[in-house]
Amino acid sequence: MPRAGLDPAAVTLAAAALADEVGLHNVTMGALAERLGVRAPSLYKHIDSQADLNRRIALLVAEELGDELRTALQGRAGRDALAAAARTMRDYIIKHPGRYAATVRLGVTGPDDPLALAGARVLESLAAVLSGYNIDPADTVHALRLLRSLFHGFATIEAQGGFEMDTNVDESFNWLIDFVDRGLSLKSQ
Amino acid sequence: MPRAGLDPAAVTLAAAALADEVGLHNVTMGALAERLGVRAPSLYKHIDSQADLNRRIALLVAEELGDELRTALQGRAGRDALAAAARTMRDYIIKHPGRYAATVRLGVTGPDDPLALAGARVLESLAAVLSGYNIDPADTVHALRLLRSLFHGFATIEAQGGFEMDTNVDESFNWLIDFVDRGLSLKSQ
DNA sequence: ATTCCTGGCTAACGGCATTAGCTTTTAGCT
DNA sequence: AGCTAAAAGCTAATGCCGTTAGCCAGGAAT
Repeated sequence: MPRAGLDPAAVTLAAAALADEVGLHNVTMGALAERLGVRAPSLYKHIDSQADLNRRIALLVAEELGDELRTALQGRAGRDALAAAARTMRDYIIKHPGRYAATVRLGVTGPDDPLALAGARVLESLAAVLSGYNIDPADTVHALRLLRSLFHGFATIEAQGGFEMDTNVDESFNWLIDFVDRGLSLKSQ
Repeated sequence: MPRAGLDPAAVTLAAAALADEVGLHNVTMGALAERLGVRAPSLYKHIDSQADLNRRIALLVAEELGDELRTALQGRAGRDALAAAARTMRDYIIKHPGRYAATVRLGVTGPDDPLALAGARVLESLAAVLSGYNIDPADTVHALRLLRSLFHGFATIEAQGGFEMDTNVDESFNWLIDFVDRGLSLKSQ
């Protein structure tokens, strides 16, 4: 029998894809192994544990999100950049709810943790959005937390089907971008 | 031997307390039973399954949060009400991270679902905050979603220890309330 | 060709949620 | 007070899951 030719990256990618399909909590070692044409214990040749796998998925998400943000923000500034960043994050979370869920509830070990570094690069992109707004440097960290909380909150509630009412969610999203843009523009005067 | 005298409410309350102490994912049937002085299978005389238990915890949270919001919003309007609502939600989630986690990832079955009803009462409180702002009725649902996304996002990120930087989180929180207050005031003109 | 690491396998363990079926307590009725 | 029956506890057992131990083959390097 030929070998499966797996490595940690392939396992992580398959797990992320499976999570998007069936939900992160249904990504069992058995199901993942079956999808990879392998038995469950074999996975431990590539990953340490399920917690390690979650961590790797979270790292993948941070890298993917960072890449998409950097791409989307090229040549944009101000309201345009804000809208692009918001849309990019929202689309990503809606498209990849399973892998995004892996980013919740994990502790960062140290400042040189690759996960912390990848997360920092995402934050840098959000900071770049803010740089188009002329904000008091003392307030930048607050504005950053605003964007992060809002994007994360909105997308997770939407991904879990939390917006019950029939009013169009897209419309709310655009209204929200407007609201933040206006507020940040005010602050800069 | 005397009986333990349990009922669904007592089991739910104990589970919620345990979740706050050890995290929701560590609320195992065995651990919960031990805390109640009972064996694990006995719990099934009061609840249907672990999923049912999660649902009951979520319902408890919606009721508790709704009560606290209504209390906190008595006699307040405008910016004062906004700040009170934000603080109430944040304090609750920080104080009860385990039970709050139970509100994530659950499907509402129908419009007469008690969970949906309790959730609607929470939303009513947030709507009451907005009523002090003179907002265009067509925009109310958007503003509601803004508050919900922001409060939920901020509190969950904070509860999971996500704000790494050393800048004071309280300060960011107050800045954020200011930001929303200003924005909503603008809209009302 | 031999050696040896790598990546697969089977078998097994402990923990978990859950079900089946038994026993005992206790509330309600006469 | 005593009887009955439902409610609430128990033990035993099942099946899934994560994980570990230990074995075996395949392919690369000498």
